[in-house]
Amino acid sequence: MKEEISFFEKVYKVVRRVPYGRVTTYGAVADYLDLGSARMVGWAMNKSFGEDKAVPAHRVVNRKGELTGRNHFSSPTMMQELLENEGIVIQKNTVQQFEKLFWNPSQEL
DNA sequence: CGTTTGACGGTCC
DNA sequence: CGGACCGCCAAAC
Repeated sequence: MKEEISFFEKVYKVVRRVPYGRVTTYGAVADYLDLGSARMVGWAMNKSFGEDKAVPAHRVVNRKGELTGRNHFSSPTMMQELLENEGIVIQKNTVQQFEKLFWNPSQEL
């Protein structure tokens, strides 16, 4: 069998490795996979909804720790509640203690 | 096959 | 602080 691994499939793999209660950024994943563009990660996440395997897209935020992708979820508040459910504090659409919860694939993987 | 799009990032003002 | 602009690159149209 030939598995044509697209760039976003690699993204899924990394994002699924994000530990519970932790978050990562588009830029970090893009840099780890050497995509060269953080936009590719966001695009991959968009497609992730059509994948059989669930991708914790809610654990991926932009470099400021803002929940920029919340608008693409079932509900704009879905992403925040999912993160809060993992013990992450969200305020003004931003992850509090973001630097502390930041999971860097290049560093921890 | 050219153009547009995008859940980003950085810089500039 | 926020709006404007550019770069980045693959997918969608």
